[in-house]
Amino acid sequence: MAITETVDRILDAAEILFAEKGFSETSLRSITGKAKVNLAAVNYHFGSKNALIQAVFNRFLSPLNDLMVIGLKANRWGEKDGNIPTIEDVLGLYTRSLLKIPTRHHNGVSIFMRLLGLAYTQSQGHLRKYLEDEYAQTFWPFLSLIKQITPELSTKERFWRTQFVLGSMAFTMSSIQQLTDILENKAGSTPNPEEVVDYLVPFLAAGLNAPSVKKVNVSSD
Amino acid sequence: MAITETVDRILDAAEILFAEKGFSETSLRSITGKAKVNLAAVNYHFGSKNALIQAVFNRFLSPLNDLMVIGLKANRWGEKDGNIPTIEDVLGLYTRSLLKIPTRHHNGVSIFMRLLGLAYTQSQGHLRKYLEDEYAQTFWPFLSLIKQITPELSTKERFWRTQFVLGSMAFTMSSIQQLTDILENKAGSTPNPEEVVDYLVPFLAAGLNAPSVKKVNVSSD
DNA sequence: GTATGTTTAAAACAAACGTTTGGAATAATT
DNA sequence: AATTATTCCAAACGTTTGTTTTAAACATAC
Repeated sequence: MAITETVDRILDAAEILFAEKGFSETSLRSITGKAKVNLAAVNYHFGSKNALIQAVFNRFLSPLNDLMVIGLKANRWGEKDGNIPTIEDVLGLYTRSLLKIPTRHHNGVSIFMRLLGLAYTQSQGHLRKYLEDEYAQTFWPFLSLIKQITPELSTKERFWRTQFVLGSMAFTMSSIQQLTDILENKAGSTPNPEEVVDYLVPFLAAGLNAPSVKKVNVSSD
Repeated sequence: MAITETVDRILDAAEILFAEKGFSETSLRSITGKAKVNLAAVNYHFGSKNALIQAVFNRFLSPLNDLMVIGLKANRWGEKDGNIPTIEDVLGLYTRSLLKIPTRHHNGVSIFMRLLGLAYTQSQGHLRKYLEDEYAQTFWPFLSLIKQITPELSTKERFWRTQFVLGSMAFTMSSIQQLTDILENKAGSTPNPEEVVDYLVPFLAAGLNAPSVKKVNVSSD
């Protein structure tokens, strides 16, 4: 066996640097430098830089997947009839699962959320394919619940509203540090991800619960 | 004078490639190759790659700024008392201003939104500083209206809800192409940005109008 | 012990990057 | 037409990138 410490050191350094600078902007030399390991160690253990990026995600996604499964079973939703959760319940379950992911740093969750946001926008091809395979199964029960709760929405509108939710979450979390910096110039507090989530959930819930669009007509002149 | 066509060709190619791949992932050689101009032309006309990135943004932000000013004056909001717009009005004004930006391609708006999303997340330092200076003035009246409409919200909560709105918009538009690809596997239609905006506005309006958070308590066990 | 897998060190690799240069070509001005 | 200013182009510059290689040291297991 011999669980190598080098692998963890590389992953620890990589996830921080990736979150700070992005994937392309982070060199293997800066990672191995921060991790205090040899440059060749990355290619030895992971094979390539792209494989390292995926490994960083995998360390978050695996426990998240487990937490979602556990959370769904703990509550008696899903199969039972008449026991329909509210949207707040579903969003709360998901965000709380996110916050429960065990991490090495106290900023672990925001790092993961930022990485997710980066992955969505930078969209490196290989990462997108990997996430579609790996993340989709984690997301499937979430989408299923949303569908169960909003039966009056058309498939199309539900799809887009779900994307709006994901967009708000990923975007906010991915830039939470920069946004916090801006806010500190006005107020004096330093919000943590948990606090932001408390603001985020009712916002998204109201959006999901909004009445359906029939015919939009916003012509002004 | 002599308005050089080369400058426009470079900008046209650059905005497409930046939107597709990101800033760091797009090389000057691929830009000049697509634009069919010499490699040195970028540094000759713009000075540096970073300056080119800012020039790409400037071509969108200048007309957007004008459109927002015009739109605000056309409607009699803002200064007048008793003539308070709804949130839907404000969001509609903003999104319609976005859609009115004159572009060279039919996908112009989604390209711009994607660039905005990239700028937010990739956060290149120089870009952030540039956008804070240039974009802030465009945004200020928008924020002012939001404040006017939601007087019951605390400054902090209003700030975050505004960020959620921006996040949803930027994120959705920035990945609208990829999302459309996914949707086409289910439905058979090809949504355009205008249609997505029609779904987006009521969603965001409901979120902004959601009752304020007092004390969040979602403990389950 | 020998063998196997891990780590480090140092160096080199080809490829790609942004940027610079000097002269040719073109346009504008006198 | 002659002169000046601007634009363009091919080539090269110096870095940095991810990756590979070779060698030696280290650990663990059989």
